[in-house]
Amino acid sequence: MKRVSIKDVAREAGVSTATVSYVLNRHPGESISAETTQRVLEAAARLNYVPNLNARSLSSRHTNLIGVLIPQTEPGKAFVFSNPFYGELLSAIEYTARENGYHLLLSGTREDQNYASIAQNRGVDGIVIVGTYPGENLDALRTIGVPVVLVDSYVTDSAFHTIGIRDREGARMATQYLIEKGHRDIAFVSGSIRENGVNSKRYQGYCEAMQAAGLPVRQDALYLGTVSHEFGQQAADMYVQRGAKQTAAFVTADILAMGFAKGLMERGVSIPKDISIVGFDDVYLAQMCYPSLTTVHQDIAQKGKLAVQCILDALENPNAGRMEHILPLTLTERDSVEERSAGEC
Amino acid sequence: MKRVSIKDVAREAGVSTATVSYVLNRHPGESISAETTQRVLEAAARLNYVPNLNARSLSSRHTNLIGVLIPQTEPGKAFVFSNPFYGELLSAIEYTARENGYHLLLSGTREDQNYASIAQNRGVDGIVIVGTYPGENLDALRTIGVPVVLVDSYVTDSAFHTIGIRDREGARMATQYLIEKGHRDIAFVSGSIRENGVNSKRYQGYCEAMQAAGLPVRQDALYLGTVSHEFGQQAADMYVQRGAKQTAAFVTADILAMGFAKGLMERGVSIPKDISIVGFDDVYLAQMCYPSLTTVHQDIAQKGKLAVQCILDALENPNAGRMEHILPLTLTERDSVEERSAGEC
DNA sequence: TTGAAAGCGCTAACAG
DNA sequence: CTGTTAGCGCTTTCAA
Repeated sequence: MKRVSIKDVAREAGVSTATVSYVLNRHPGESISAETTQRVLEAAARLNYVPNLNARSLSSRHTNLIGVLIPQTEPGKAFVFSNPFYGELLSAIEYTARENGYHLLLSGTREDQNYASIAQNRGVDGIVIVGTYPGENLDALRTIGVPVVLVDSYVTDSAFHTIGIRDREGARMATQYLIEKGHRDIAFVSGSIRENGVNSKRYQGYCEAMQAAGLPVRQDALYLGTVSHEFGQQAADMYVQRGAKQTAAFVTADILAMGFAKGLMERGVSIPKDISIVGFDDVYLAQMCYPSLTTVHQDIAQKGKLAVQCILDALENPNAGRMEHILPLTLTERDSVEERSAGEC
Repeated sequence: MKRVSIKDVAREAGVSTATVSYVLNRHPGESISAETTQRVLEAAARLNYVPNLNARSLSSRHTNLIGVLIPQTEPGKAFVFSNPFYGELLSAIEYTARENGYHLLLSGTREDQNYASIAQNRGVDGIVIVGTYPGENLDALRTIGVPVVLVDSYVTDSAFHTIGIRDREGARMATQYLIEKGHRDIAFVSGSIRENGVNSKRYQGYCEAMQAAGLPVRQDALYLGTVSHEFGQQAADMYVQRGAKQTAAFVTADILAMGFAKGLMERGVSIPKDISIVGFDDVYLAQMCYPSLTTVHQDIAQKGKLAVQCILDALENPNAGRMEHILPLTLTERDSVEERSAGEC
């Protein structure tokens, strides 16, 4: 049960602990005789030696640990992953990290915790933060001296790398598409709009497309709540209650779009016959639901992969400066949109 | 940029490092004068001190880290979380851990890696492993001296705690339900059946229910592949190709059931009119898809919560012996099943 | 090519 | 009530 340490290996092999450390790490340009190497390796194997990375990090100042902070979207809500977007992203992050010899330290975050301290506590080598807003307390992060990459955040700070998409253009693309399909009265369904948040950008894009087409942005076409399936259903309820007449909706998240669609269908509104829907994200669910969702596609896995690679690059090349990745967006057509000829209503 | 250590705090407060450590940890039954406590706390705050948990763990022999190992279901496939079951489970685990002052070390696992070494590397205080099979190399885990809890595994080893459900009975319940609804010819759609795996138990349950009703288990009613949405669609394709005549299907995972349903609907088979479907898990998707899924409900969040609590208990009470939690299963009726009167076919 | 020794930051006896 | 001190397991000068 007693952990075998480098000391035990050293004794077993009849060498010093330093030597063991040398052969185990084999820095370039170091030289240990083949024979000693052999002896040490055998001893380690015989003793079933497993290095203690915590101890290593204490002297080597790196942990091979990447901290992943995911916001607890709704305060008090345990379930961060009700939006599959996070699951998909995390998968990619984990996979890429592991392939490169890193492990993940995963933590949700409550508003009252500051991101920096958990990172410092554990001495992570890099940090991935998903979806923070400007104004959240990120200052401390700047000073802890490890690369930080912000995914889907409009915080602009020369200290942080970013991975993102053009939310505004994606939204414009989606809305435009609906307009091209002959829709004039288009709802905007979204999580709450917070300044410089992803949703506010998407709202801008929606407005731009409407205005460009000479269409009014009506207050009563806005359905704002939380990014959740539940709110999607509530929005559907409101739509029906109000006797709303929008023939299409741009919904800023697939999960929300699915809730909206479900709620509508349950109330006898048919999709896309009565109302067309375009979502955003293209989570894998979008093709699994019924009707499958026409949506703004982004490469979620790539996002996660890049986030990790960004950190690895920064680690390798500490003064390369800030990196900024913008991933492309496309529109994936499925079954939730129907063309509306001019006369119809 | 230089990290401030306990030493700096000690100097600033004019006390020894031990004292600082004492006030910071405040063990029960220790006593430090209010004044010193005050001084130390102020010094720490002034210096912006953040403890280094790695260093702490080196001397205290615990890390406040729980290792979570999730199988990479399909070899080479990056995307562990295509099954939302894992996302939901992980959410609960993360939340419970964090509420108790633990962080999560997350790692997927490839077949060739042994679970024990990563745990030892990082010195985690406990390990949660999701869905391993007997025969996978778990021996090393037995000897590393930290509590291990197996979630959804039929490995029986007195060294490991377990959290699970009665898969066989759940499957029996589902199949029986279909039989009660008047179905005689019932398909079994599932991931591959591996000895003592979850799916094999569910298969047993299916067989039992069929036999108890005097119904034959036909080879051609078995659709076996992987637990994925894709395979669900393939199974649907096979169903249609074969001109199969089953009027119902028990599908061993919701994600699979959704793929199956989608594939069928695309091929003009209507659900539940032409074929009824019962799933398993009750992931949140099950109520979001269309038609919503009648399924065997299990409390996934509770599973994750218990897994963590199990570890905490074991840590607190090291020789309390092996714990085994079996969570209840119920059948949740939604829209994917239709009664079939005797004469119909 | 190898070893001795000084830490990394913190905890935990043991003294005082 | 507080300080001294000896590690925890490992890396890394510096010498030999």
